[in-house]
Amino acid sequence: MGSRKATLLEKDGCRVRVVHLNRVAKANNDAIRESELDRLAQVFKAFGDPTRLKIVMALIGGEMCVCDLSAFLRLSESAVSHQLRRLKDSGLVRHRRDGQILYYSLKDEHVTGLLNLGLEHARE
Amino acid sequence: MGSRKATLLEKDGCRVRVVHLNRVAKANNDAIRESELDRLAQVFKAFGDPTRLKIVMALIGGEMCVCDLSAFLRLSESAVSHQLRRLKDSGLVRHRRDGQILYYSLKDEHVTGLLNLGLEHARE
DNA sequence: CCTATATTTGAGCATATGTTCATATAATAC
DNA sequence: GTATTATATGAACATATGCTCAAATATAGG
Repeated sequence: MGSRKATLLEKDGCRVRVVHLNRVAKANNDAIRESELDRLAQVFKAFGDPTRLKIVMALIGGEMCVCDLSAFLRLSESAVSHQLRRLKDSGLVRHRRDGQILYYSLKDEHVTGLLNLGLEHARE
Repeated sequence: MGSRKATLLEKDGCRVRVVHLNRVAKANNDAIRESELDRLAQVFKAFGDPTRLKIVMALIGGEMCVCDLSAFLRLSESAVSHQLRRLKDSGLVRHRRDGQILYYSLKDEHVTGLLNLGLEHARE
């Protein structure tokens, strides 16, 4: 089955060196849609920064406002606001308004699950 | 308990606006070590790129060599090699050598778990 | 209305990232 | 030894990222 030393012919006429045609075919077959993949990458990327990670982990303990997070992170409120927007765009966080204050909180329990699984991996 | 409208005095003398002193204190108390946090961020960041994500998802189906991945991704072998190094540094991937060929595979089952959980979140 | 507070927004800038290209290893075959 | 194959590595470059600063909203209170 292992078709070794093959050469794949691309649509554009370029030849591509391939050792296992069947594995490449399987990978192509199993691949998810590009749009879904980009969305997934965006979610992981949102976790992929220490500042945002701190924000998200702090929010596990309950909702917090921008200036609370700013004090916790010892970072400007502007910087926190920028990061919160990114987390919001990635669907990890939401907010509710109470007067002048915006309270940010985690959007769902997947977020906590992802963090815990990530920690498990990081800790070994 | 909700100590609103407080002002935190920093070590450097700067005053920091805080709305909920208790929430900031809790966040500080619950925070994990900086080194552990950076490690965690690195793991998530490794997943946070479409190319690397494609590589990792392809490897769920079994080990593959660099030029297989290159053919699958339609990307130069050099670019693939660079990304594989990043995945290896982040502890997500390992390789074994068979003659001239290096076979890359996922390092543990945490990787698959993280991907599935991430997909669940991305899909809703 | 005006002022203060809480947050957002956009420009600017230094650093990080992802790719390509050329070159360097490493293993195999001759 | 040389040649070939499979991969790694480093420089270069364009783009993305994260922060700061200044200015813009948005809400509340006088």
